[in-house]
Amino acid sequence: MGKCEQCIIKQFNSLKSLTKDELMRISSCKTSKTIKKGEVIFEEGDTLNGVYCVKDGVCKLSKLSENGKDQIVKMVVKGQLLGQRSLISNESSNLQAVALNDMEVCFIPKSEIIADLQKNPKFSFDVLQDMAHDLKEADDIIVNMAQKSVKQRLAETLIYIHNNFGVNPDGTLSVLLSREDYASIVGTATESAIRVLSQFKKEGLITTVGKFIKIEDLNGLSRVE
Amino acid sequence: MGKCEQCIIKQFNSLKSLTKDELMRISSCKTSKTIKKGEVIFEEGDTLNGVYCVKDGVCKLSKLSENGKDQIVKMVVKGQLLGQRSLISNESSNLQAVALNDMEVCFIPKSEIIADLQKNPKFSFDVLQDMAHDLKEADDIIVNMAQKSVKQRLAETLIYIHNNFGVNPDGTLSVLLSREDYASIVGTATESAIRVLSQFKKEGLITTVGKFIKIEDLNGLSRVE
DNA sequence: AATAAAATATGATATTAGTCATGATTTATT
DNA sequence: AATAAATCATGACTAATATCATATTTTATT
Repeated sequence: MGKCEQCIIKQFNSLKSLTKDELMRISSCKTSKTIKKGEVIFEEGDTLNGVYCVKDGVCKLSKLSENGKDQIVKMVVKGQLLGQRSLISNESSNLQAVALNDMEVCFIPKSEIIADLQKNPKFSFDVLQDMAHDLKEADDIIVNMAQKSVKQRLAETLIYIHNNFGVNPDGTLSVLLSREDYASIVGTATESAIRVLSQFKKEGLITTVGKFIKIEDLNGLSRVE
Repeated sequence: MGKCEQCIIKQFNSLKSLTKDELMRISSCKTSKTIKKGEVIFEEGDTLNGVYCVKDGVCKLSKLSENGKDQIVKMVVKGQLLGQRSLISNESSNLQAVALNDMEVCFIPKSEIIADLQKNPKFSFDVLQDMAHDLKEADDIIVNMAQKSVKQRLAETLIYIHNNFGVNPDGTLSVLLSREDYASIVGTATESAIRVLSQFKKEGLITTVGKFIKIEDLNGLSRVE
């Protein structure tokens, strides 16, 4: 099993602020896991006994609305932590986490994280900055949901995925989402998401290869109204 | 000028975790301000040089959407802190803050807060918990925006204000919002907000006394579809 | 008190997005 | 390879909400 001290992934998240000692202690109590595409990492309401450090893959965080539809609130990729919020609030999770492709994660027990938060102000400040960033992103999503059309939201989602999660060698978006997932990010009906994607295709903004989507006109997409 | 050590307001926010020493230092460098209803506390893009501790009154935090409409993202009341997020991210504010009624606030300089965050793990953890709570609320708003109707969102807003900000002796909501503000919370056109309120009135769910709104049937409101 | 300005209210109409139905593809399973 | 199941796609129709127009009422200003 890999050692946290030497793991390059931690550079991308708050774990980088831990001391060598703290990292060694975490290394000795963490467990590595492989998670298959589609697998549920945790459910809404689950009590989390630690955080996950995502070494590879992507997952979606969603919440079930009262009308029975899932709303994707955030996507977590390689390098990020998963589950900090519930841990810090000492509450059960308000979100469900499902793997969007095969994942490699390390599970770090709660006790270790909490101890480090209380001892190491640098780590704690780093987690705080992470959370502040998430909160800002959430604010932006609220405004978009409230004020923009489905078309605009879907265009922005494509751009976001393109910019943040990258593309395959052939230029298609590397994170493969179903049309239902897109609908669930944008907050619309699956049929509406499909329709809008079809329209983008007709307008030459994107092309599709099976389920894969390739952005052909980033500028055009960003100007969608 | 009041002393932070003796101020009861701090019980309601993370400042309660500061030591007597830290509070005395803050007390000596803070400034008290009175802010009139409608006054802008800070603008989107402003660099904040500290946080505000709200001693009295309520303000709205909003963000200007690209279509020119303001979206209210959160309301901050007596007892809460204002401006922590930007301070922690070390970024300019992503939101505008406007007083909804006359306010009493204390302004605490950035340097002091940052120093305390770095020295006092208890304080830092407390701020972290606050932020985690805000993030959870933001998640809920995203889901509501995406999945619920204007009618449902407005009903929930009324209930939220009723439960969190209280009522006047005559039972009307103590926070007085314009119809435009309601629209801006719910994310709809002002006319739509007005229409829905009229409908609630016809259905006996609320009554209005001028601008004031009184919830007559809390149960009914929570069952709106 | 008179006037102007702003906020509230409501109708008519247009636009957006949701729902239901149905068919075509793609993917998984036997 | 054949079948079943899931996903994607599109049409027809409906419901929700936005927009524009115009009163009415309330609040601010002279």
